[in-house]
Amino acid sequence: MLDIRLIRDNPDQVKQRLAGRSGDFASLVDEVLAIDAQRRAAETERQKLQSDRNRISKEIGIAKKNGQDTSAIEAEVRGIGSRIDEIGREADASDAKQRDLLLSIPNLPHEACPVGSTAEENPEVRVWGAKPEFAFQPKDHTVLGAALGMLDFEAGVKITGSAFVVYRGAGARLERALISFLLDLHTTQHGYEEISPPLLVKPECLEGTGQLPKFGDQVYHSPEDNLYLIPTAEVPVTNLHRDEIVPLEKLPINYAAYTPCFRREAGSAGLGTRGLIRMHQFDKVELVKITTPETSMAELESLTGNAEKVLQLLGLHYRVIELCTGDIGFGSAKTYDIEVWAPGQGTYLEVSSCSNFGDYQARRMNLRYKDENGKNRIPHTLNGSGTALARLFVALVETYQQADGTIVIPEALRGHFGSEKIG
RNA sequence: GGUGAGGUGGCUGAGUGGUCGAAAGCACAUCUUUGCUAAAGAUGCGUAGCCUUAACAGCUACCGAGGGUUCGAAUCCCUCCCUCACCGCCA
Repeated sequence: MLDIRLIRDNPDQVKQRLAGRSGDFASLVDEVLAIDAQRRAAETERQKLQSDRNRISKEIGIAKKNGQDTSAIEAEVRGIGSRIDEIGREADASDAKQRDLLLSIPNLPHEACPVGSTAEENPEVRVWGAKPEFAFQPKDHTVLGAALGMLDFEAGVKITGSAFVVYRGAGARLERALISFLLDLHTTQHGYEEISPPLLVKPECLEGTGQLPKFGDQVYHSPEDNLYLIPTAEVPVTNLHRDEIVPLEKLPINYAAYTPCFRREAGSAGLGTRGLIRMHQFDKVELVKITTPETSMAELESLTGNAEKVLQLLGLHYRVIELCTGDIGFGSAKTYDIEVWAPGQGTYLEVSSCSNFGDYQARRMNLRYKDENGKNRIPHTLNGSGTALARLFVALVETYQQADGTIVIPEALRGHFGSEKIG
């Protein structure tokens, strides 16, 4: 959520920064400004009336103590009371409306965010490794998965539906090995605290990180309980500190969490993706940071580096791109995507999206920290996948497949997997 | 799920209709004094909003959340949430 004061004081600058995004937000800014003026007028009026009532009510108390008749003055205050109710309803309605509007305005792209309108304009930042060469035609992971008894898509459909999968045998084992490999790496080498959060969260959490109210149709919801299945560990983990004032000494906070992620993918069903590329449920290890504003950009670089390390250790070719203003996520100020090469697909797959949200999420979730002067300030939040599992699985088996149909397990993973090859 | 008890400021804990945003203690900050590995005293010490300002100040709201009664609610009533204890159920 943007700071209403920023919008109030620099509306043109805000509009200009938002103009880099796809979609028109200038009119929303104007709406917010109009409602803000209404809200403040009503609020001022209400507070003046409340002040009057408080004063006169005290006088009544004193007069009654002295045995005086107060019926006339009580009638007067009754009148004030009904006006307070009236103007109060107005003020509350404006306040709610203003909040709704603010929640639906995306974050300002950072000055450092490259300007562009579509994904085609995302600059490539760096490339690691090279596309592996094969002396044979590399197979798709669905073919490998079926042949080695690792992936059972039919079973997923049978028990749940399309875009659900059953991992079995070496597949289930590989998935588990990857999860513990990733967690061990980030907790022992990169200084993150491991978190295992609930997978069901309250709506406030989704509002805090930005999925609600705008993207409610992408999240599974249990109406009886008013709980949502998390679309990413970012939601429960960042909200760990919702409504808190964190002491400065605790920053930066670094969390790593493995969770399954659940996404309805409404509107994108059957979007030409085969196999594991886009599922309603997938595993992911997520990295979350809470930092001071001064250090957040440097922390974004280190967070991205931590995610890249995964691919380097596994020997998987990847590239890092930076999202331009037109392609950046709703709450993000600056984002790097890491894309791993999947030989069987002949394409790069996004396995990580590392973003600095600035104070956008923290303001939504009323997260603050005390600075060195004891002042409450709003910290910056960051997160990135470290990494998504299903696509990492794809890249891994497709990269390390052999001519005989077996899969070699990369050195770094053997301890976790417990053997050198599959098949 | 049932019964009982309870949810007050960073913590402990008073406060059952009126100058209560809230006693007291602890913790913390600054200052003073005496001195020596500390004691005593003074002052300050929540969050947000509004209105203003060079700054201070002022006003309003917040005593788990939301409603209600009242001229006036931390205090009375209703609903919900949470914590603790016991019971029930259960991986």
